[in-house]
Amino acid sequence: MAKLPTIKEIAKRLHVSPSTVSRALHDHYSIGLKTKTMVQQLAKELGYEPNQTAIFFQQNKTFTIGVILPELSEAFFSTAISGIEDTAHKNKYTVLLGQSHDDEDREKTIVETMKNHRVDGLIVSLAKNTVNYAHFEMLKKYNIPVVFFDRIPKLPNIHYVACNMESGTIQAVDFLLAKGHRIIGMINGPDKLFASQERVKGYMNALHKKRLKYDPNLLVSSNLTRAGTHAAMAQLLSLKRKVTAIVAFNDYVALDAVQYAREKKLKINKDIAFVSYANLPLSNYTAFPPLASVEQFPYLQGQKATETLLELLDSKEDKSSAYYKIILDSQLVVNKY
Amino acid sequence: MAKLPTIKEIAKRLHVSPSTVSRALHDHYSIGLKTKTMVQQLAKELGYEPNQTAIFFQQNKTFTIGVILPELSEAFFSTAISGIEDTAHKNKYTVLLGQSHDDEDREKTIVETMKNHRVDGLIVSLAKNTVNYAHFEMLKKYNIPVVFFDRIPKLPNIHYVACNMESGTIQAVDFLLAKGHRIIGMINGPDKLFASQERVKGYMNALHKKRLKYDPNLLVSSNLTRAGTHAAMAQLLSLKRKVTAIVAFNDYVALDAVQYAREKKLKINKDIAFVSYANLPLSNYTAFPPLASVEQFPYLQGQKATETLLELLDSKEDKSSAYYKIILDSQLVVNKY
DNA sequence: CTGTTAGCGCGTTCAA
DNA sequence: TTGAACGCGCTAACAG
Repeated sequence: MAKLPTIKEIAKRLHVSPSTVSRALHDHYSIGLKTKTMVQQLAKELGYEPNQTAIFFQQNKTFTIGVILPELSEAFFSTAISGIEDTAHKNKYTVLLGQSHDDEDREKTIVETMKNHRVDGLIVSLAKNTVNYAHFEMLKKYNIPVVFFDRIPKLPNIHYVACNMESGTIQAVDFLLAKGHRIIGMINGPDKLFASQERVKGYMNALHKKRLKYDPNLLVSSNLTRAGTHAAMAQLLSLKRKVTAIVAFNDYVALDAVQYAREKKLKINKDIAFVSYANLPLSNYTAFPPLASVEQFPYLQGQKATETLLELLDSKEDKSSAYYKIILDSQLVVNKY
Repeated sequence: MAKLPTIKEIAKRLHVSPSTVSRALHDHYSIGLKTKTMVQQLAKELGYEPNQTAIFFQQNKTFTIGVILPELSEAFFSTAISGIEDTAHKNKYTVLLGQSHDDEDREKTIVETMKNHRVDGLIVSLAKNTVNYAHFEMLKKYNIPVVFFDRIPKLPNIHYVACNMESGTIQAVDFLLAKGHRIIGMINGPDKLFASQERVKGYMNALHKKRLKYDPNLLVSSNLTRAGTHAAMAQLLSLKRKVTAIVAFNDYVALDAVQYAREKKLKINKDIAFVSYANLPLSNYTAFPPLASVEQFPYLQGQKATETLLELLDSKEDKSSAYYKIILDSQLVVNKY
């Protein structure tokens, strides 16, 4: 309960001026050794600690970065935030957290809150249904830089970190081809998703490289519900050409697809093999994990995004109209067992 | 880049005093309608927004609560923080995040950081190996209340929210007994863990209620590694009395145990059934999920913890030496399918 | 109804 | 080597 000591307090006790105390505590060169030690001594005794809120206020800088994510219970994001938080922490920054729960309005109010709290910068992964970006563009006026990652707005002048799905997809198809599969299906996500388009590109690309022709029937899409995935599976399994391997849009899709296949009495990894994109942790716990997963490095993305933001913050007012676009390559990881 | 307008600025333009502006913006009763509307009008035009850091500083209150968790990639904690964040958000508070990664030193520095940032209060789930609580007790001097949840220090005068494992364990054993099982094993965690002790109590209690006698051989413990769990399974399966059901310390243990059982050619849910404590999301994805899970309500715990903290913050300086101890009852949830 | 003054705690001129 | 004075933006006590 005892009030925390302030610089003034120390000054009074020592019969010196507050500025002397301030300087002494900062090891300012122009302070006599005696006074300096005297001040530092008493400061320690009293347990003096600078009032950060005063400093934030006065310096107009909070050493705080705001992080807005859709959903922390998604493994992808909870891993990503570890990367963010660790990097921030390492650089003496602090993380203000907000979840949009994939709701644009909520996202808006969070941006507002963060702006009010005077965060130095923002790291954002968009809510699924955000179509209006005004609440982000407005931040320019306040000179609050934003780095997006993973879910990125379609805007020209932004900083972002993302992971290219095409490379991983190529690797995935290559992997299946190497295993001898020739009829490889793909259960993609909704067509309009950029992530879906990248997957298609990778798929085609891999086939093309091997001079295999592309059969549009092998490309189906799911609305990402279980039912949607089951429907997609039904479509694939009804083809005359027998599909022996499937690239699934993500782990959820893969698990639903596996479930469907098992219901149809197909032997997983014998009659049909799966490859997926990692967003669940326990491939090694589930009985029939995908043979391999395309890894998107969420921790690394978080880390890169934070480093980028910190760079932006350091290069004071640089107004350099350069925009960071960091694109990692996804990578296939073959599951053991 | 244009400097944000301040109260002073508005005052100057309108040839009134800053305090008038301040009051007008706050709808103070003593301000004339004309001036009030005039001020509010210009404020809107100029896009005035109060500088929170100034207010924080002046009010000595930040509307920020610090949250320290071991690991966000644990589903339990990422769900918990949703409860925390949602509740905080609802009450105009903001969440400052820190992960200890189960490291006591890191935990300490985070506490320090949060104190410096002048959080109004703290919500903490302890790092696994934290044995020294000085960094938390010190907070009393700074008048920063702490509410612990789930992982709680052994200290007398603290606020906390926890979940009682005994009730859920009783329900779990009851459930198995009702299914006809008589030889029910338990793979517990390390003996010294409070959580383990509660589980044992529940186990014994359930048997006792049904006047069944307790066989100590049925109670084994795992160090929570896969190997440890396999060893525990080996021990249980080597017994002369054939174990037909097992209560596993948590989902990880359950999955490892299931894996072991399958290796030994046991039919899951036929030869042997499992019940577990929920800490993984996708029981319904894994091929052989536990029949039922003891739910610990992480979201609710986070919510309760936050509500408790906010209450503490509201009851200004109440110094009421009452300590909140909120204990939820865990509850068995039978998995569909 | 409105203006003046003061002060939150700190860093930073400018002067001595 | 030190001190006095000022200002960051805002609220509040005190006058009028």
